[in-house]
Parts: sequence; C-alpha cells; structure tokens
Amino acid sequence: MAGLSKKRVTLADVARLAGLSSAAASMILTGRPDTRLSAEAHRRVHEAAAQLGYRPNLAAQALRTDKTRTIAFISDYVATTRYANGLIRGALAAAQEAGHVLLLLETGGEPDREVQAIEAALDRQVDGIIFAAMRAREIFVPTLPAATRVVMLNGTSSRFPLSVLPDELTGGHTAVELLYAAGHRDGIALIGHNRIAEQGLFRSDTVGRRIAGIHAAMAKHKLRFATEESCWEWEPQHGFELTRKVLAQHPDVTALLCLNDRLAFGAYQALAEVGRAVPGDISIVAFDNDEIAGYLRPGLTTIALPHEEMGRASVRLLLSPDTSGEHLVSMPVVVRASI
Amino acid sequence: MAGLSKKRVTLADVARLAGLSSAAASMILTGRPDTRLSAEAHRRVHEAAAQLGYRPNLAAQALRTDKTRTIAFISDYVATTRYANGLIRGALAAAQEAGHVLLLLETGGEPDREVQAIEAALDRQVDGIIFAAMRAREIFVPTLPAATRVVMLNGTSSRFPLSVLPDELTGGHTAVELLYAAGHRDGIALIGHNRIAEQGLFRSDTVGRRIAGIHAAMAKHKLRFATEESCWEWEPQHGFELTRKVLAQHPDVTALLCLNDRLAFGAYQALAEVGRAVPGDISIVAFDNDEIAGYLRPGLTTIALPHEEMGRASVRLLLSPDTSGEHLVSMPVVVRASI
DNA sequence: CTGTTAGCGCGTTCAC
DNA sequence: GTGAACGCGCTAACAG
Repeated sequence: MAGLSKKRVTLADVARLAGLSSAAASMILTGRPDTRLSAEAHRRVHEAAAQLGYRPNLAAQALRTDKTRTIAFISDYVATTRYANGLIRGALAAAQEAGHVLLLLETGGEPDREVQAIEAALDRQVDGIIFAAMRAREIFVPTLPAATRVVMLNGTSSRFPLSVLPDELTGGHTAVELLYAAGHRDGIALIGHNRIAEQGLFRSDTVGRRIAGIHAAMAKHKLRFATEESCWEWEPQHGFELTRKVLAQHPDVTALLCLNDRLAFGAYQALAEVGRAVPGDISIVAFDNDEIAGYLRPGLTTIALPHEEMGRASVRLLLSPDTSGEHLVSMPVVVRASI
Repeated sequence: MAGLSKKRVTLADVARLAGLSSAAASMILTGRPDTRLSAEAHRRVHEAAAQLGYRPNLAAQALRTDKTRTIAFISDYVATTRYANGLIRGALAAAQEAGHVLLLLETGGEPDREVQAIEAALDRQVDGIIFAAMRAREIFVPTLPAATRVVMLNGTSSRFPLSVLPDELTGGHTAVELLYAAGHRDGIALIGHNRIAEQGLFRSDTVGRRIAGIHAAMAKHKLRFATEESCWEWEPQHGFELTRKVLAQHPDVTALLCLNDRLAFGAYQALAEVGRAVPGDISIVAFDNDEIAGYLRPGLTTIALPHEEMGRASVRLLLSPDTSGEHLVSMPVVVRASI
C-alpha cells in the first residue's frame, strides 16, 4: 500500500472490508473492555486495518474525545540555548514514550505573545501545557480554562501548584562540601554572588536557593568566605574580572566557588594569565554543567543542572493525574579535575 | 468573559447571538470574498464573536479544510544542542509570523522512529514537514503521501528537491580570503581536515563544500598549506593535540585555519601552553560561530553558520508554493580579534 | 450474546 | 441569506 496514496483510509473503509459496521470497527480498534463482539470480528477488523494501513484521523478523534495526545511546551526563550535545550530534549523523550507529541511555542517573555501562545495551544485542544522559564522565576500566566492541566517547569506560579525545579538548596550545599572535603577552609572566594538577584523584582527563586544552600553549608562548618564578589551578569568576562580582582586583593585564596560555569570559564582565563595552576594552586567548583565545563583544561568539576531529567519529569507529571506540589530534581555532581 | 469558562464557545453560539445561521457566521468570519451578505450581518457577527470571545475549534476546521496551521519539525537530534537550537528558533519565529505553530519531533536518526514521527505528524494533519539534519547529509525519508509539502533543512534528499543549506562554498572561500588579506601566505595550517568525511559513507555534503571552497580560494592565490592536519572528530581536545603537533613540527606557521570553533578552542589552549600570542604570533580563523567563539580571549573571528536564518528560510519555503531547488543561506563573517 | 442505527462534536460548503 | 450534508470517529440506545 505504499506510494502516492490519494486519499486517507477511513474507519468506514476498514469496516467495509471487514464486513462490519463502523461502530463495531471503532469499538474493536479502540480496545474497549466491555466489548461484546466476537473474536472473529476482532480478527477481521484488525486484519482489515493492517491491510489498508489504517490510521485514525486525530482531528476527528479529538472532536469527540477532547484528547489530542499533544502537549504544548510554552517557553519564554528558546534563545537561551544552553538552558532550553535539555528541558526540551527531556520533555520530548518522555512525551514520545507516552505516545504524545510536543507543540513548541515561544513567548519572548512578552505577555501578549504569552496570550497568543496559549490561545494557539487551546485552539489545538492540547491535553496540557508546560510553561518553561529559562531563568527560573515567578511566571505570569493569563487566564486559562479551568480544566487545562498545567505544569510549571523551572519556575513557579501561585496560580498553578504543580512545578518542577532543580534542587538548588542541596546543590549549593554540595558544592561547599566538595571544597570542604578537599581540605579548604578559610581560603574560599565566592564568585558571582549577585545581591540584586537575591532580592527585588528579578529575584530568581532557584538562584536564591542555590545561595541559601551555600550559606547554610558554610555556616554548618562555621566557615566564612575570604571574599564574596558580586556582579550583574554571569558571563565569562565577569568571571575573568572578578577573579583578577580576587587574585590581587586576596593572595591567600585557595579555592573559587563560582556560581556558574561561565564565570568559572573566565576564572580559568584569569588564572592562566598569571600562571596559577588549577587545581594545584587554586581549586574551582561551579554550577550548571554547561557544555564548556568539559572543554576546559583541566575539566571543571560542577554541580549539574538536571535539565533533561526536569523536562522528563514535567511531562510525566502532566500526564499523571492527582499530582501537585513542587517536585525537586536533584543536581548531580559532575566530578572532573578542578578540585 | 474571563474566569473558569465551562464549555467552549461555538460557532453556533455566535450565530445565535447574531440572529443568523451558522453558515452565514462561518462565511463572514472566514472572510470569504464572494460573500453576498449584508454589511449589517457582518457587523453583528463580528460583534457577537468578539463579545463571546469566540475562537474556532481547529480540530473541526481541520476536518473540513485539511489545514491545521501546524508544521512538523522533524529532526534527527535535538541533542546536538548548538546546531539544533538556532534552526528551531528561526523556524519558530517564522512560523509564528505566519500564524503557524511547530510540532517538534525527534528521531535519533533511527529509521523506525523516523516512520513513527512522520505518522504522528500525518495523524495530526500537519500542513507540511521540515526534516532537519543536525549533521548535514543525505536524509533517508520513508514513504509519504504525495501531497505532503516537505523541506529538507541542513541536508538533502533525492526524493525531495526543496532544501535549505548554508553556503559553505563561499564560506570556505571567505575564510581563506580573510587570512590572505591579513598578509598570510605560506604559513597557513589547516586544522581538522577530515579526509574520511570527504569521501565514503559519512560524507557530509556541507563539510565537503566548506573544504572545497577553502581549496578553491587557496588555488586562486596559488597558495599551499604549510600542513593539513586530520582528525576524526572536531572537539577541543583534537584541536589541542593537532595544534601542539603543528607547533612542534612547523615552527614557521603564522596562521591556523580551523574547520570549526571547537577545534580553535583547543588551539587556543595549546598556544597558551607554550606562550604564543593570538593574534600577535599566530592568527586563527574558524567556522560556525559557536557560543564559545565569543568567550575566548581574544575573541575568535569565525565564519558563522546562519542557523537561525536557515530555520526561517525553511518555514518560508514550506509555506510558499511553487518553490523548489536548493536554497543557500550565506555565512556571515563574525570579526573578532583573532586575526 | 452479537451487532447495528442514529446522532453528536464543530465548522465548512453546496444547492436552493 | 438558509437548511442540510459532509469530514471522521465515538457512543448511547436499540434489535436480533
């Protein structure tokens, strides 16, 4: 039956070939349990369907059942590559395993595009919506039909209790423990501490927790940072500048706790410039497990953001009824050679 | 009309409120040109639709019209982050501008999953399919209904003439011209030349053209490479090793032409190790404009893969009838500081 | 037991 | 301007 099939094979075609009504064919093919149809009828229908290469028209099916086996994945930015990609990949994999499909939509963080995206999704009768935030934060969600199932991914919303987040508190804790276990005590510098991020409008839930975890672990060991360096953004250039400053002002520093890998990337450059070796002279640990973490020499030990696992979790939660609350996904340690 | 809307607003609701038949309402709302309905009827219908917040049910619409305003984006790997993301982003943007939406599917390059993905797309009556290959190559495409509109993105298929590719030939040419213009003649080393990639099963169309462009430009200026170093993969580690080798064996080399940015990344590390400055001692030019190109110090001058523009082009081509052939998207030079 | 008919879901389109 | 059929599959009610 390959080739240039002119028109779709419909349920009626299958029923006709099987010598039964389309109602019978429908019941058999959808596998209803209470069927009172003969085994022979089952056989004939299945055979006819296979022979014709029948595939139900999902649009017609959706019309009756209100189910499309389609999930909308609405994110603010796909642009921010490194974050979006793992989330999407995980969601895609989990969706496929469940026989579902992903509708990808982007809002750029603009409320009106958010509304458009939601409408586009609802027009297509999606089974549920995943709102993904590239930078974790409180997500603003416009009005939505009450029945729509919603999961917040890497963000939270007071309107929707179901959310998936990285376990940053534990992650922050772990980073400190790694340095502590390696013998570092009073010579640890914190790179990238962003006081602005900790309070105020742009407060990022997950970053706040990361820092809280770090401070809790430091307190537990009765330690203080040799210095805490702040900046507005977390790009390599800032890590470079802050590390330079630390090296100049705090010659006794033995370890750098960088709040993300890109800051650490800049730190490597600053250390190379003055000929300090990693980890011989200075240990470094960071967060995220960016692609670059593995490219650096020596490899950067980092607390990974489990994006893929989070993406998977979001789909699983969406598809399993009667779940709610905040689901934390643990952040694995990726040990390389920088400590 | 906000809040927990119980049931959908249907066309019948609109027609009832407007005091007309649903047929009239349909014609007016779809904006048919030959309508012989009164201006007053138009007004009433539009008003009723606005008042009720009516949105057509796309599933029902699709049933009649066979149009879903949905495009399937089927890629082999979303995993290969750096390549997939720009393509998706561009496609997403162009789709949105055209009032369409993207269905994202992944095949992992496995034929059976490819079939599944295509069926999932066809079940949902997509208006067209974009096949995206992360590593450009001849794409195997299973049987497909004849009418389905298909665009190959970053790859080709003998079965489907419509494809979007980066203009690698010109890009390769340009890279050489950049070095030539900077005064480099006989001291240029080629890093990453993969002879295996040039021939045989894994021949990559676009890489082949990149290399062809490079050789054409060299020939044009009657130049020869000081050395051509091959490797199997193009990761930083390989760039590091090859560059080390070049520095040891060819001390007269003045420029490195790296076949991608990650190789160049490794080259930077090898140069730093022996204290050679970029671009003071050695110039570097590469391809792709990876994220890392901007992180390196000094910034890496590179010939960019125009992923986003390619993604946009693929959607535009899909949506515009009567187009075919190979569409080349030019590769812009991103000038930084490595030459 | 084994199966059928009729009508629905929603929007589009044709004959009148 | 309208009624009715249609696209396709699901389901309640009904018949042998």
